[in-house]
Amino acid sequence: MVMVEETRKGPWTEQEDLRLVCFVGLLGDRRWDAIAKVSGLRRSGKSCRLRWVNYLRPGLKRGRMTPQEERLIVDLHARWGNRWSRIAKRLPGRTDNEIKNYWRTRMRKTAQEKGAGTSSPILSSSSSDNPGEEDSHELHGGGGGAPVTPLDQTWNETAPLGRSESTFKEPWCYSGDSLWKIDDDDSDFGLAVPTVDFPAPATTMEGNPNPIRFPLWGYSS
DNA sequence: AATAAAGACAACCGCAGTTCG
DNA sequence: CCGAACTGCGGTTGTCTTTAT
Repeated sequence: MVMVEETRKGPWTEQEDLRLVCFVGLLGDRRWDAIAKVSGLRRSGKSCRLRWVNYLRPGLKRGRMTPQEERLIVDLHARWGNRWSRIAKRLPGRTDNEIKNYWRTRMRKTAQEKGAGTSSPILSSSSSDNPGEEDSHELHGGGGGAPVTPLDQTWNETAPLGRSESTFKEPWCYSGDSLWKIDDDDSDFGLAVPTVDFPAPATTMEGNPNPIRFPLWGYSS
C-alpha cells in the first residue's frame, strides 16, 4: 500500500511561514515545486509561491491603500484593465492579489452607489489594453507605516547584513554579487543600475548557494 | 452586549505561457 | 519539434475583522 501524503490547504501557520522563508533563502524564489518537496511542507509549489508573493516577500506594505495609490490604480486600470500583476509592478510593496481585492471591493461599492443614482468613472474602465504606454507618476514606497509583524522581524534577522531594513523597502534588488537599485525613471524595469557591492554570502545563511534577492519587484535579469 | 452586514484579506482553482529534456 | 512539468496570472470563493444597528 502506498501512502500518498496529503497536501495541506487552508491558512498557513507561523511555522510553515518560517520554513518557507528559510527554503526560499536556500533555493531561490523560482523553484517552487522543489521548495515544496524539499521543505517538507505539505503544500503545493503553487501554494508556496502564492504565500511568498502575497505575504512573506520582503518589502510588502500592509494596510490600506494611500490616496496616491488609489489614484494610480484607477488610472492604470483605465489603461490596462484587469492586468493586476502589471499594475502591481507600478505599486511597489503591493501585490496583484491585494490590488485585485481592493478593486473588487471598490467595484462593489461603486456599483451600489451607481444603482442609487451616482455615477463614477471607475466602472467605465473597460479593459483597454495599451501595452507599452507609459505613465509618468511612479510610486516608490511612499506609503506610510505598516505595522511590524513577527515576519518582518524574521526578515530583519535573515536579511543580508550590513543593510538596514529600510534598504530593502526601497526599490533595490540583489543579483549575482551586487546590489542593484531600480532607476526611478525605469520605464518598464530592466534599466536597473548597479550601485553597491553586496557582501556575500550573508552570514545568517552561510553556505547558501542562492542568496535571496531583495526585493523582487521590478527586476529583470 | 449581541448580532447582522460590510469590508478586508487570504487562499484555491483553472488556464495559458514558458521552460526543459 | 514535441510533450511534460512547472510557473505565473486572473478569477473566484472562503474566512476573519470591523462597523453599524
